[in-house]
Amino acid sequence: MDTLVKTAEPPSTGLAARKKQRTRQRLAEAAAELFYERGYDATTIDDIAAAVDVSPRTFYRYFPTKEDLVVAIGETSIESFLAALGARPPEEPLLAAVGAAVDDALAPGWVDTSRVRSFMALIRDTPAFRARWVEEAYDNRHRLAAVIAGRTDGDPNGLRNLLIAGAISMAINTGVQCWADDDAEPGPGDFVHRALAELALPLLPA
Amino acid sequence: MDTLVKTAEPPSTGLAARKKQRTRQRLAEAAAELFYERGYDATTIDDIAAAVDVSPRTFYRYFPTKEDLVVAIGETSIESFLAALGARPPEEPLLAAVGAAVDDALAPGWVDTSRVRSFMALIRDTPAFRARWVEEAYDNRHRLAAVIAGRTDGDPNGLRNLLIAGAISMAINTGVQCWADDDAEPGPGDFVHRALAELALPLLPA
DNA sequence: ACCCTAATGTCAGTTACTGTCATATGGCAT
DNA sequence: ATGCCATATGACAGTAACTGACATTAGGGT
Repeated sequence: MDTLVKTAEPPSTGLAARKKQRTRQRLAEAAAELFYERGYDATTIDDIAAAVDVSPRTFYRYFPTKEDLVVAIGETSIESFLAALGARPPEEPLLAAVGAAVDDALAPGWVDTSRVRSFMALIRDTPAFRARWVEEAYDNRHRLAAVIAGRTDGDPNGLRNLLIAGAISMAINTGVQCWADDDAEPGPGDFVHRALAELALPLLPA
Repeated sequence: MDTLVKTAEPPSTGLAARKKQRTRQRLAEAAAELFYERGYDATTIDDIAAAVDVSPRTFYRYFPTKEDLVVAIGETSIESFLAALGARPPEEPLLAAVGAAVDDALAPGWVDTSRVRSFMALIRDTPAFRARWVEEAYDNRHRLAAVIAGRTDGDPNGLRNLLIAGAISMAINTGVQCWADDDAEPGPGDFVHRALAELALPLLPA
């Protein structure tokens, strides 16, 4: 009975832990719905909290700021892409693997295409979200660099892989953005592939 | 006497116009001082307005949000760099020209080195500023791409130049950030040159 | 000197966010 | 089952970022 000894960490598999995860997800989803309907500014924290039936104060125990909701809303897309890239055969050239991973992540069962479109439009029209999202992409370079390093046995923290990850991230982002602004295209695949193709040639032949 | 005809635009050279420019600059400088002293959160809009002796409401007639001050404070650095790059001889290879432009922009009379260090520290420690600044760099790719296109007679709006500009922007940013975090180094030159050198080889040999 | 446009000050109101304390709820040992 | 404890939640008050509306002032041309 070492009840006085530190409890270490509460097992994240408990009933309470799952309930917390669920509340967090419900908040993010309710927020997304309201943002898509009325827009960012017209949606108050009170609205979001009321939709999930928690107190506004509780909202801030899950998200540091209103802006940070954009991370929670968009994070499944990023997770899907990284998972898809990790699942590509290692012998595939990096460029082809990235392109295929984008397509895989948009296959049925992963991420809903129309939802991604709404999300990109929301980012485009919401300055606060745009800044936060670009920063998130900037930070996520490290995760992408780690996956890239895993394919080539390279250094996950090397400057080179970080720059490659940054270039890929920019290419994908630019491609998806172009697609979201174009009502005709069914999926972002074409745009992304075109942007990625530009990376095949050396960027800076000194 | 066509006083009824639209006044077109008030000449931006008038006395009032200069006074406005000056007020804007004084607000940005006062804000920078206060941020460096007390930090972002501990500085209120009222403080900044009081330091320049204008009403808080007037502040918002110059800057849409408190966060946007980071753009005004950092913009001289960007202008200096772009001007320096534009002044490099056209026959110089792009990579060398960018490296030299960074050094030029930090030469006496342009940008104060110790001030840049304070600025980078401020960005590092202020989430709201960090996001806004990364977005600003993201948007500024277009201006850099235009300068690059000017050196090579390329398309200023071409995807390729945009990606090159993005890669350069990232390399510089990464280099300067590393320098600001390192108390020993006198200037960011070394770090930036090292980061830029990584771009000489093809990033994605498909 | 006069007018007209635009910048500024004042003020009230909304909303994002935070500290604090009381309450409730799940996890765990008895 | 019962009681204890840590932790999540609710309630409330307070600060500060913004915004709209209106009165006042100050430039700049006639």
